[in-house]
Amino acid sequence: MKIDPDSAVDLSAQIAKAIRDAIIAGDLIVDQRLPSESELADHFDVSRPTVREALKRLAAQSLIRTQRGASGGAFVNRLRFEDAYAQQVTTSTLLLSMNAVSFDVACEARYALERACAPLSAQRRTPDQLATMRAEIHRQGQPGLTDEAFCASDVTFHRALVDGAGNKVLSYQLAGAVEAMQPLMNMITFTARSREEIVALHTDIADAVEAQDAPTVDATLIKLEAYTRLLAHSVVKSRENRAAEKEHKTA
Amino acid sequence: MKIDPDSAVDLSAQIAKAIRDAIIAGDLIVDQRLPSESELADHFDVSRPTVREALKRLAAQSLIRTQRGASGGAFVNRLRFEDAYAQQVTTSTLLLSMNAVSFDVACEARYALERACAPLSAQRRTPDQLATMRAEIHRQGQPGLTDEAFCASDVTFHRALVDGAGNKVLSYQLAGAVEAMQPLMNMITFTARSREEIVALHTDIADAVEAQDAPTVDATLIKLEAYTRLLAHSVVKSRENRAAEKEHKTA
DNA sequence: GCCAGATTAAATGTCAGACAATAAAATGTA
DNA sequence: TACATTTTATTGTCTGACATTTAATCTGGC
Repeated sequence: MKIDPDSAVDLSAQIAKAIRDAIIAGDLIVDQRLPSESELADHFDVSRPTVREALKRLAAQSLIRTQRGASGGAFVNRLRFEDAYAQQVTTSTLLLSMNAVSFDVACEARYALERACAPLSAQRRTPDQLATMRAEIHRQGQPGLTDEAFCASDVTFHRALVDGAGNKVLSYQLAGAVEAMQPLMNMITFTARSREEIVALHTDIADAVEAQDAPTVDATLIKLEAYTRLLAHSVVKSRENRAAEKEHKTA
Repeated sequence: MKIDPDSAVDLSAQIAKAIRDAIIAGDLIVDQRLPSESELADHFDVSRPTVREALKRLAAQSLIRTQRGASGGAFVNRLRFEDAYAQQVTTSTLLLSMNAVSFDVACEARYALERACAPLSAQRRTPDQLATMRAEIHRQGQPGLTDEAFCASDVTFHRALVDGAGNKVLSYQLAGAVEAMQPLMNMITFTARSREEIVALHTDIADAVEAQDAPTVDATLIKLEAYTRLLAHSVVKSRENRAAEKEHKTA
């Protein structure tokens, strides 16, 4: 592991990269202890604060964990699904909010991915996941629910559907797509009528999953996607109308 | 933005979280300049190195960028698809290598996701993407290609298929799944016969995509998944046999 | 010999102050 | 005005120190 002190790149970034590469290459294995900060500083011929900045970079990616005290130090972290999952949700959320991704594009991606695991869910769903779906449907039918709570319940429902596929890798990959949509969904105001419609579609999905009827799950997801996009468009349209009216008044 | 100096959590972690939350909440917008390190140190009542550690954490997640010199400082970064993409590949790769994810589970996830965007690809593929697919197929047919180069070409081929869907969000989400598989695929040794088979299937896929024949793309991907898993199993089996023989000899 | 408590040592966490490097802005000059 | 120079604000890095935490070790009494 070596770095170039003359490079324009930060030393701490170079050191972080060197260690990260060593982890990816398998030279450092899970739970192995890194040399102490002082030793690393000597090795790379930099000061301790510089080494610390590098270690913090790695800690931010959950690649290492640190422990204080004697026999403490930095250890290669076993990257857990939950950690990776949390990071992915954050990244996906920011990606959507910062890049002018249209609702349609995000929605298309989300439902395409969800439909990918629908057949597996129909095949493998557990009673537990079915119960979650039913519970969320019930919640969504409650009057007086805020739009935000409705969206949150929607996410939980879809998470259950995704987890039903019983494939951790799939769940992880889809987590970002489903959860990152929530802020966008929160922009929609749901009328009693539209909630009713969504609950009906959710019920159809839950029924089909319970009956292990994959084609119906798929078809209903297509309907749900179409309806969601319809709702979003009407929201955009009514906003434009309001803006136009305002324009008219001031003119 | 406040922190708790008595908390057991690192101050730098707390500061990073406070700033990260501000970005996610939209209190800090893209390209906005953060206060200087000294000002942040004053604000949080900590030293500059502590602030710097916090900023490095955020930099590791591509949430901020820094610039030296007068009117320099830390700026909220517009998270680009390429940055997010690179991070996701790293995370996914480590996740698979550290968590004893079976080849079958990873493979199932990958092909489920890929099939999710196959219909869109068949509909929207550009001449450019078709050309990439053809070029990679040609490369895969070349004798003397190392197994690693074959796998790399395989990844490029599938990336082209995914990108064909013309949905950046979808491409981003699938990047991890496809690329993270590469190290696992590299464990397979491809015989001339199996390469021939794969090239044939790839050709079928390219043909079907060109003909905008979504069902055939889907069917061929299913075949390819089955064949890939068959190959992986035979590799595992032959290894077990070798191990058993060795056992027998020493016994 | 064994256990409880005190001590020690090693490591990370934090601080203070300094200097170097950089790049933009302000200033001076032809 | 155009260009060179100086100033200044900011990040990058270093040194050295102290605080805090925790495991290992030592010590004394039973």
